[in-house]
Amino acid sequence: MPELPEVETMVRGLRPALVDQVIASVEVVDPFLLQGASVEEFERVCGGSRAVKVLRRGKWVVMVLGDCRGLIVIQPRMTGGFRLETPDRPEHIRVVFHLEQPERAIWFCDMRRLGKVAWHADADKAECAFAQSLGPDALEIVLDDLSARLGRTARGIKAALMDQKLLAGIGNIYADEVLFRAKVHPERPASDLTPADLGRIHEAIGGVLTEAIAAEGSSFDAGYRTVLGLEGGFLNRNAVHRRQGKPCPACGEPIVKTRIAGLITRPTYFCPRCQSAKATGGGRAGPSGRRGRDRVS
DNA sequence: CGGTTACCCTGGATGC
DNA sequence: TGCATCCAGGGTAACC
Repeated sequence: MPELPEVETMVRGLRPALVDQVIASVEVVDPFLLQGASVEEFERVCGGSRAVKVLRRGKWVVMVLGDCRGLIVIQPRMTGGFRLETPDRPEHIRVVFHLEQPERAIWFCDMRRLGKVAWHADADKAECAFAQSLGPDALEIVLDDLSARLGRTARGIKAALMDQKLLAGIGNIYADEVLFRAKVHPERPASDLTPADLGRIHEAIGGVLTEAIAAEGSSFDAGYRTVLGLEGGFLNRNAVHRRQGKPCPACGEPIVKTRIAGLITRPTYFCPRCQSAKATGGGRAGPSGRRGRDRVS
């Protein structure tokens, strides 16, 4: 479920509650999610440790423990998320972090149990593993780097944007929204994109993700919530994702839901008029060709 | 190697 | 009403 904006919102919500606090004890309710350590080892090492930092790496949450106690890495995947303790207990609690100072706890919940909770003894080694398995963060990548990386693959642009090794943080919702805003068809081969296309995609990535973080992410059904149990507001202003049959906000054409090569298990939503399968702008838009987007064919 | 598919898991929605 | 089927924000092993 959570993509970059949701995970960033989780991390921002966790920091005030967790950073510089002592984790009195950790309780692994569901060992199924645990990786890299036994329940006993995990509970022993983390119990009594101090959380020094809480970071986001792509769609992963990293808790850095003090006194060289390593780090905890949590992947929410589809339905994972954190909640600060409240009188009402949420369902599907998988790991509990009991805090010492204010008598409080942080719950990690995950309905579908696809999430992962891992402990790494060597923080530096773990950071190197991140560097290998994740590309540059989608919020930080510069245009030249993005263009070079996309230029190296003939895969469809949407599949490429969702490849965490190419670019970290973008998932199904925001890939759809980015490509709509950039007016690029999701199946356009990444290596065929023009400099103008790439410029719009780069700008759309920053714009969409920044707005989504400001809205605290996207919620629907019983899915993602903030650490306070609140819904994110971005899906009130999304253009295409989960809007099949509804009018495109730009041209009124009904939004299409489909499945595309390389992503057959995930739905893709787009506007067939705004996101033409051909190169946009009615011709190749070179560095000198600054023609704006034409609205009609 | 690059690209694609099957599969992990659960609960809610949909269909017969 | 009851039961079967489909579906979902992600990632990775295994395959061609």
